Amino acid sequence: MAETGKTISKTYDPKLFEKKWYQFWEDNKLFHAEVEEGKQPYSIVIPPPNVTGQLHMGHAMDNALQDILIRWRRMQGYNTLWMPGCDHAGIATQAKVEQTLRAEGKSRYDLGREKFLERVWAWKEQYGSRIMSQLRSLGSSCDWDRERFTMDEGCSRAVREVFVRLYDEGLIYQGTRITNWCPNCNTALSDLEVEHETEQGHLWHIRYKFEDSDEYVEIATTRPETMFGDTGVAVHPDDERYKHLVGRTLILPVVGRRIPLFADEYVDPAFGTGAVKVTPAHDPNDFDMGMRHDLEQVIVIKNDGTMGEGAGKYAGLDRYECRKQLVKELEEIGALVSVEAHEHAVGHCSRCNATIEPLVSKQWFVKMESLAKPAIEAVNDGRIRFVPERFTKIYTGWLENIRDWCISRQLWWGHRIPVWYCDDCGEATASRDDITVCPKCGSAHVHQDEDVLDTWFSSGLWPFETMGWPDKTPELAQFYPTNTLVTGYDIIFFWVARMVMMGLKFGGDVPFRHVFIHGLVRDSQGRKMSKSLGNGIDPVEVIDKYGADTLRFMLVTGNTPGNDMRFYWERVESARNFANKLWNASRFMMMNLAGFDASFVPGDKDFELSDRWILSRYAKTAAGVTENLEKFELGEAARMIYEFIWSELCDWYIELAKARLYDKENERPRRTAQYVLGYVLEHTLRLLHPFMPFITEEIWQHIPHEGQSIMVAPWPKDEEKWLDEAAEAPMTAIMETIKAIRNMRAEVGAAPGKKSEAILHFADAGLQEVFGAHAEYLRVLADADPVTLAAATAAKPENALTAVAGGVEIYLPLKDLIDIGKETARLQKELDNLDREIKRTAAKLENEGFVAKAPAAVVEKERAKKQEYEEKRAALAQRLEYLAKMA
RNA sequence: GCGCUGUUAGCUCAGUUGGUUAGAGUAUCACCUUGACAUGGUGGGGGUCGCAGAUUCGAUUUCUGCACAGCGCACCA
Repeated sequence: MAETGKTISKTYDPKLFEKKWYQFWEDNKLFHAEVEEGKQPYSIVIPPPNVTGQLHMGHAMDNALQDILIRWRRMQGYNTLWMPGCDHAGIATQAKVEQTLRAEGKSRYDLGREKFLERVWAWKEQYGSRIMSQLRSLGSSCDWDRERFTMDEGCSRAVREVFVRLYDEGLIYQGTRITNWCPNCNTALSDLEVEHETEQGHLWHIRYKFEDSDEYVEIATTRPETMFGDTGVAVHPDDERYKHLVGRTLILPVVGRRIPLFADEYVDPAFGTGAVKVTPAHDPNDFDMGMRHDLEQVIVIKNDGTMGEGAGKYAGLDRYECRKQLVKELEEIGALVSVEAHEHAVGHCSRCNATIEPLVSKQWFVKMESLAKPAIEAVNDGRIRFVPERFTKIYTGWLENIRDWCISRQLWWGHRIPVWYCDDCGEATASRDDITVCPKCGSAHVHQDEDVLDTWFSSGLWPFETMGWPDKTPELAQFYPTNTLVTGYDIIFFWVARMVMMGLKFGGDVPFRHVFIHGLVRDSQGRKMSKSLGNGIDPVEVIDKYGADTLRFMLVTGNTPGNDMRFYWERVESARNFANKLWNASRFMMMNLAGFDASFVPGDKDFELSDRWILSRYAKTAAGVTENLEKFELGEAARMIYEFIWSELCDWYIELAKARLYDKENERPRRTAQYVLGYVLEHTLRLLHPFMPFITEEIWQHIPHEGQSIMVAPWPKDEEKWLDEAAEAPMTAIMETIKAIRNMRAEVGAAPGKKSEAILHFADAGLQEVFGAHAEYLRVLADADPVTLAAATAAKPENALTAVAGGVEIYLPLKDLIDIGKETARLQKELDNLDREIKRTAAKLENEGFVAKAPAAVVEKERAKKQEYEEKRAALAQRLEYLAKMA
């Protein structure tokens, strides 16, 4: 046992101990998990933050939640593993490094691939550890010995293994298709990386003349510049306006190309003019129609967003400049019919916000259908559960309509696609190991695919690649599937769904049992925190100013799972105040440990009412906290501890224990109070530890305890032995009486601390006896002295303030302070309230339907309520009568 | 267009199978520096639970519709 009775600083100052305890935990390997056969595992893999990132509020919340779960399960005795690591974040990291190059006036092409990658690795070494150390300052109990990186050797091996297996199965294929292209990042993107925003645009109506007459067809388009690539005009086959014209040939204005007018079901006759220009090379729908009708693909926009050769004199112009000039020309030649305002969705690059261009290019894709099916089933049959459940639908909805995943990126930073091409025979080979000789023709002229994989390809393997897969490791055997995945709703598709698919396909099982989804941390106005808005709050700043415990507590309380939260400094302060309250309550105990004897255990007779009450309240709290943690209601669990510590332990028990603790004469009562306070505080600290690891450790080490660290102290269970309704009921009556007396005294302005008599009348003799034994409680907490007790049948005191609470009639003979007018008004108001309630309960009880159909217990409750109100009312009415006589 | 979420005190939010006079934090008002804590204590004021229906003995809670706010998905040129 550590030294006891040592005091701590007067106010809570987390700077004095947070670093110290983290170091202590880490030095003692308390975060580390070894595989232990037969021990129940509990594991979480961290959502790997980007290497170049730094901790933001979202990370802080995400990791606080994970740490709470991990610490709680660890205390429960599970073999817990929290796997940490970070993500290479291909496009994001590359963009960052290119930005530093630009500052030097260079581009990645100036350096060349190899040199550029050296730069990125150097960057990774420099910044990669920053966020990990920030996670430490938050208190995250990750197993740092196992830290991983998505591009480390093991992960890279897993990536190649998965790629080759999918390739061999035909689930990865290469195709020339229309894909989302970011002209700014210069790479293809998956559908998920495109964000659609509705924009105010225009609908240009243009007439295309027939080759052999002066008739024309009017088309409508939002992107006139693509007309250089038009190879047809489509109408709906049933459209009476155009039916007779199908099959004829049109002349593309400006360009002069002959293009067919054809019919296709895709066309919506109700939109625009019912005739649509078809540009197979630059629109996904037109691409499909082009395939159906065997149209030529004419590429007119280049990868960098400028117009290509096909645009004639506009070649070389940016596509928007071209649009401007082209529209003018169309107008001049009389081809432009009209322009109307039109709102439409435009795709933007999620990284750089540039407008996405659908371009035809050769990319690698993963066939998703067969992978998605088992992933849907795993959720439908309950092998994976989303918390809150509503996210299930979002997940399955996406998977049910999934399209093939474009996994190749025209970047350099990432896992290079493990496919080699033979320069001589053209053979493409996917391989786990680098290839130097073509396996088909033996040629040594081979080269690897230039592209890298989408970052999420490797993140999708995270739960098993970090545990040694493809080898059959003991870690995989013990910790896979993991138990809980904690993440924000914003990456359900990007990450969660892909992990499930990959986990089922390669890990042999679901990657996790529960997906615990949380919301975003927003600013005080409800806006997303962002760099560009400059409204982000740096969690490191909050930790510096208020401590990690405060930040954690604030982040997990005051909202419900899956919902967004607003950040307010007031809420941070509120959490800090709670820490300070706990700090001082603990300090109080440390100051009152004189003569503490760890071997002293009170007998039943030693416990007084307040002891039995607080122990019973504690037992309920312990059970409630555990129950809420099991339901992932972490905020509710934290709130219960807060309530218990502040409103019960501090407000009532500590105040009532003071008499015994200060009394040096009577050792046994003092030791009993020490025992109870010690027991309750020490156990409550354990309940709070997952939420506020630092302050609980600091206090715990200063009070009587057993063991090395609170983080491995057993989680409280089987505390029902303390439940004591026979103590709670009278204690509650006493508390209500005290509140009523305080209330009356405050209203008449009685001087605090100045004792005054209280006369109490009881209908229940048992209750009267308990009050008699604990008159001291009323003296200490309500300044009631002397306390006079009598049966309800006794004559009522005259000239006194009156209230009825908890089955007790209360009279305060504060002669000098009573203002008859005010007192009458006060009582009248209370009486009116009661009348209203009596009327309500009476109406209920007179309702035959209620009496007949409501559960007996509810009816009984209602009767008791009515009776209570009536008794209360009678006492007040009597009192009012008396006051009326006085006036 | 489809879907999801929210609408409860001035502000931010709880309210767990329908049933105490709907709660907390914060703000606000009054009083109090008493030997854990003024980052505190005590007491007070403040809400027709978005609107309209339905089910029910009974609805903040279940259902339907509507309004407003936010978000997600979506190939309508």
